[in-house]
Amino acid sequence: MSAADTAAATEPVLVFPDPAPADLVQTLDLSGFAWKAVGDELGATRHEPDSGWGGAVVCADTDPEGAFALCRALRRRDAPVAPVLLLISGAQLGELELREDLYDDFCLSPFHPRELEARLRHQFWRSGGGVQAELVEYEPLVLNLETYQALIAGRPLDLTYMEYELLKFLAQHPGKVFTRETLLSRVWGYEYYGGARTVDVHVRRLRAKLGEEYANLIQTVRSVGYRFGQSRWAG
Amino acid sequence: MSAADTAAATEPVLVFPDPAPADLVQTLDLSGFAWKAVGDELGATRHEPDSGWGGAVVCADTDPEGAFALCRALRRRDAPVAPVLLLISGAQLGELELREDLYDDFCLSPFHPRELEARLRHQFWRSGGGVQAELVEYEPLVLNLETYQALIAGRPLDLTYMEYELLKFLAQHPGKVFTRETLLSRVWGYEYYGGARTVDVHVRRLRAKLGEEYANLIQTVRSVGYRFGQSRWAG
DNA sequence: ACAAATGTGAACGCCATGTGAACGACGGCG
DNA sequence: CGCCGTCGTTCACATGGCGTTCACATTTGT
Repeated sequence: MSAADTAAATEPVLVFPDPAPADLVQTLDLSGFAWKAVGDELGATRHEPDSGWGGAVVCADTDPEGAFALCRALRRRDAPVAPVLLLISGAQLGELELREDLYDDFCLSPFHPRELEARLRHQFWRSGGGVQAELVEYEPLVLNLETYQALIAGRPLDLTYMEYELLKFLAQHPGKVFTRETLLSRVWGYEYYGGARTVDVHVRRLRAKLGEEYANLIQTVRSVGYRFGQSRWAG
Repeated sequence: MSAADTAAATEPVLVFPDPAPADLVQTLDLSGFAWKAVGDELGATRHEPDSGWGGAVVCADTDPEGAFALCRALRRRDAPVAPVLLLISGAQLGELELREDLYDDFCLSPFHPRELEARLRHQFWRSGGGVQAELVEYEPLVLNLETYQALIAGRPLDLTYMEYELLKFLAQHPGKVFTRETLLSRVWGYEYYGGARTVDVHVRRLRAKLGEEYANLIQTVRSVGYRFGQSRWAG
């Protein structure tokens, strides 16, 4: 665990895992980024600078599950970590599917040092210049990912944590059908072990809070799972 | 200049230069993206679809100056082209500096096809969720495998699970004849033990839902089984 | 014309889902 | 320290959709 002395305008970058891979360390140091390695979510909060993390570089080729779990945790914080850059091997490209929300950019490993540097620079440029209110919008539904608030047809929804996460995931992939097992692994977490009926109950409560008029935003596809919204082509 | 035949939910993607590199063409086609190659800004406006470009993939390793000029032009338009993906060689990484505003993401060339596909998917997801869906198409019939929805001549079909699975399997092998036993093992499952007449009933209900006009999409081959669509050697 | 194969209508019965309620973990508060 | 409210999870029960089956009608091939 160490930090580059080169003065950087940004806050230190979170690096996973701990200890960080040698080539990653070298590139970060040469590029003048301050960084700190952490091993898990606990370390991420424990070693967080007072002014928050400046970003994150998560290396997923040694411990994929831990890496994705950390990404999920970083995004769920009160102050989400700004740019999350994923470092994966070519064989893991398939794992990115349905995890679009977990990262801002990725880089294949082994990487060209200057490529990683260019990606970091670009991501920091984007997050510094463009202040984009992170919203998920689908017709009458609006989710504000920063404030954890939800609006249905302008009316505020009072959602619990899990309800919000489930609705967020579904609304981010409108029209697509998910099995209960998929929802459990993507929303609850990879290592979740529990009954699939839990999903049903959360769907029921979401429908109730959406109100009679919008309850059908979440449709059940019998013997498959659930789907949010209409398909893009249905008319 | 050409376009992928796979129907995509998104608008066609602008590709530079014209003609487009062979490996890029192959990846775009395999990934199911519709695209059009243009040689300059003039071509970009001239060949623009009515609903605008769905994005852009700009290859900069042959004509860097023309590529960056096009990027700048695309961003200056009244309706800026949504995700701009830059394709550059490793030696050109330095050129990216001070051009952060010209692109949304980049990919090193020569590229891993699946990396380019993943980047395109991620960028399209960020810009509004328009991703190309897995489709099974046969003339008037379209099956969306992600949403579990079916269209016949533009009209939505309300199918049950087994009906959908059976139709999907048949439509995936148009023209081929399957015995009831084969269908039972491939659609219902290997260990299935039940009457073969079950297939008949499902075929009947499918025909009914397809409507009088399209009922003959599923043809019965006497004393053999069923076939979807026209036979390959029939006139 | 006869038998085999397939279409047709209806009924049965299981299982996936909806529904209500309770349990237990966790955190705040007096 | 103990009470209480919240929230995620789980269980038991109800129900209705849907897959399956059967009996009978119709068609097809020889």
